[in-house]
Amino acid sequence: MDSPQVHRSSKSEQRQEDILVAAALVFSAKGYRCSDVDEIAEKAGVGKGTVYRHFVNKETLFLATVEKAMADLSAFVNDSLDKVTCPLTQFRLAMARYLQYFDRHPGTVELFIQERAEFRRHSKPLYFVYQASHREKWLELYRRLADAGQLRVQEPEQALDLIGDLLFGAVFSHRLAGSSASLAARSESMMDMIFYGILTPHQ
Amino acid sequence: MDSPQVHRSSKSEQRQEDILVAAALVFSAKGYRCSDVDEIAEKAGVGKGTVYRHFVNKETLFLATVEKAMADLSAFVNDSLDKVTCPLTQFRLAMARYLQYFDRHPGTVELFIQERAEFRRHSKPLYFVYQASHREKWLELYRRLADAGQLRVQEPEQALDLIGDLLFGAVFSHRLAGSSASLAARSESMMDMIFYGILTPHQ
Amino acid sequence: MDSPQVHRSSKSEQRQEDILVAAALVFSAKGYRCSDVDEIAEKAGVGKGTVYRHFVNKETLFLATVEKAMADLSAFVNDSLDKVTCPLTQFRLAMARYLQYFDRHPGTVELFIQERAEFRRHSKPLYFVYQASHREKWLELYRRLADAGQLRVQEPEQALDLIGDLLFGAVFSHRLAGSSASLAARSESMMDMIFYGILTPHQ
Amino acid sequence: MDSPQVHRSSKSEQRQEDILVAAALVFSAKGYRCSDVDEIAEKAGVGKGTVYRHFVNKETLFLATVEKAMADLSAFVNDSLDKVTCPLTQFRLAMARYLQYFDRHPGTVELFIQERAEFRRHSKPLYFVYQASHREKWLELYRRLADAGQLRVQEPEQALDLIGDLLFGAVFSHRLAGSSASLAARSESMMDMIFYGILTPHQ
DNA sequence: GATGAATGAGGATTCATTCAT
DNA sequence: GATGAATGAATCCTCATTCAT
Repeated sequence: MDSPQVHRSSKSEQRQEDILVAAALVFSAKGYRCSDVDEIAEKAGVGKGTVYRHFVNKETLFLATVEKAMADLSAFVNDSLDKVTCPLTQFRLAMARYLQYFDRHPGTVELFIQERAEFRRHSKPLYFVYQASHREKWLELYRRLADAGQLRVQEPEQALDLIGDLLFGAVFSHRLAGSSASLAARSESMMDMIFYGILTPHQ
Repeated sequence: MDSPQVHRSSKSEQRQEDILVAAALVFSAKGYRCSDVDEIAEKAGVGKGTVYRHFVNKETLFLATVEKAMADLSAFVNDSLDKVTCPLTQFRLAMARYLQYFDRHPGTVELFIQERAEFRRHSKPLYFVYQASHREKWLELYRRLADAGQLRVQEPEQALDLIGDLLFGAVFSHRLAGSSASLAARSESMMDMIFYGILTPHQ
Repeated sequence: MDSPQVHRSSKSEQRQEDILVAAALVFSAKGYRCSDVDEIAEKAGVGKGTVYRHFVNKETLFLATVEKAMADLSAFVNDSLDKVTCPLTQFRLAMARYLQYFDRHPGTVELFIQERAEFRRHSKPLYFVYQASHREKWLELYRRLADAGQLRVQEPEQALDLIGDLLFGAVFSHRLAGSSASLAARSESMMDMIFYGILTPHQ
Repeated sequence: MDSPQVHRSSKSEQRQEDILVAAALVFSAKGYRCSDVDEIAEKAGVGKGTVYRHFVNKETLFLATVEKAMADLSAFVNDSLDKVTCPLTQFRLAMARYLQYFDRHPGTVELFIQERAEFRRHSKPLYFVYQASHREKWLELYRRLADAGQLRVQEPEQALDLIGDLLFGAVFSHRLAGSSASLAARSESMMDMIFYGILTPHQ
């Protein structure tokens, strides 16, 4: 039924994909510096020269790897939101999916760390570039909550930043501290605390 | 009266201190890999050989630099707590000081990032080692809050983790995203949200 | 009447010619090492594989390019001589044409330099191979001059070598020193000096 | 008698000298491209890093090698001239010494060829830079000859260029054609021809 | 003890050549 | 025959570490 031209990527695209997958594996396992292009090539099942045909540099290859990870995360979180309309449900869903993504792809944290560590001068890390690109959409949702009287805090921006920081912190701490537990398991409890606070409200 | 050994650092100790200060500057400015031992030696005003007399290798020097930063942060946060007894005030103070520390020493974030990026295999990063070492003390405080009926959430551990993640996320996001604003300025608002939630409580 | 095989170059011969022309351009512009076979193929309007169908490797291609240049020079100089019979006029003509050739094809100097630089071990450079192949013919002319009492010097061989060295030196110096003036313009003056000397004769 | 400080170069200068000598050997034997820095280092009896301590690049090392050769040649030719005053004798001496130099250091020709072949874009080759730097001095000598009525040709510049081209051509042809005979042996005959011409003067 | 010249292992990158299509 | 994607050998250079002075 499916015509090959439409649904199958060309051989070249497939090669590129293979290389990116191998690169993500190696880079997240060994870090940027300690990863040899040779090893990535071998893991991708291609010659070293082929890697350089598709990506001008080790650096470019790495950045493409991070970009892909970021796009994957972004899609994983955002594609889930279309089916629900209630803003609060969207928040819950997005947070849960975000945590889930890192449970499934723990190496992604390493990629972000490596990007920051090795390419510090290259403008803002892609993680934050993507975050900024979605900011307005999320702010709009917060404003709808505020209009409905559901937001206790005055400034939607502050709530947004808080949740952003919390998620970032949770995911990175989790991975960097070497915890092997599931992040998503903490999802409900985190949401409860962030929504209603950790202290008993003033009577 | 005072014996010199106790109160005056020896020339050697001073040298070591100078090297660590220079190392912190260079490592946080350029990252571990791009920092030359030559440059650190020069900045410390000593010969390269002297650096190697005090630290067996570049790795050890780096780790000592991070260790010192971590000890500084730890002292800056904890030394402030002795004067107050109210647990809640202690929390507030600790969080404020934590954020303040990174406002004053923003390069510290880079050191932690670099440590994780380059020495991933070396057990847990020092940041988390220190965090773990203080965990019991903080948990005790949370339990006192719970006993006093001030804690809304059932599990002190979850509240502790939440705050840990939030602070970590705030500080790292702040630096990594390249924001130049003051972190401490967000302190009050963050505490209000984390204590009482971002949503209006169920009536 | 004319059979196509004789007067029309086959498609393949045309291809080969195109490649040699492109090669001469690229090799003289960039030098042997810095010339990519890719670029020559592109300039010739063929695929890289086609270049390798016609020339077993880059080295062979380069040598064929030099050979062609040498044959061109040789023809340009020698074809002019048939119309005159006076040996002295032949000399004058040959020298003028030699200089003219390099005015028109300055890149040829580069090819000779490159050949020597890169293929030093490959027997004698083609320039000198060609020179040697014409030597006997020129010597014969000198002997006729000597027989006619027109040669001041005793040894025709020495005169021949002198002129050879002079022409070689003039052409190469001219190009290598980056002079943009015309070589042929110096032709008359050079001949006067070499024929009758630069000093006033003894009484 | 001689104090070591004055007559002995420092260890570092000696090292640099050693490297340059080894480089001249290897570069003229194998050409720039085919020479490995490793091999030069080994031949100089130092580690590879030491070569890079003294010369930032392979390129810089090569150019320094050529520069040294050029300075040697220049000194060899010019230092001989102080003892004589007669311009004609100076010419004879200079030409003889020039040819002699290349008899003794035939590899020097290779260095010049290599420089031109590999660094074509780098302004004028050093050979011609040196030549230009001496031009005025030589012209002055020619003018003295002209004033004394010893110069047949009107333009001293043309005579100078002729001799320059001839010497260059003789030396390079000699080496490039692979001749093993002595250049200096041709010295007298060359001078006779260039001074008084190859043809019998008009009655 | 202090110095910095010397060392050499390690790795990214290029490009001539091959060969499946 | 023609093509150009794939290959991998070859090599310059960096920089942590050593050790003679």
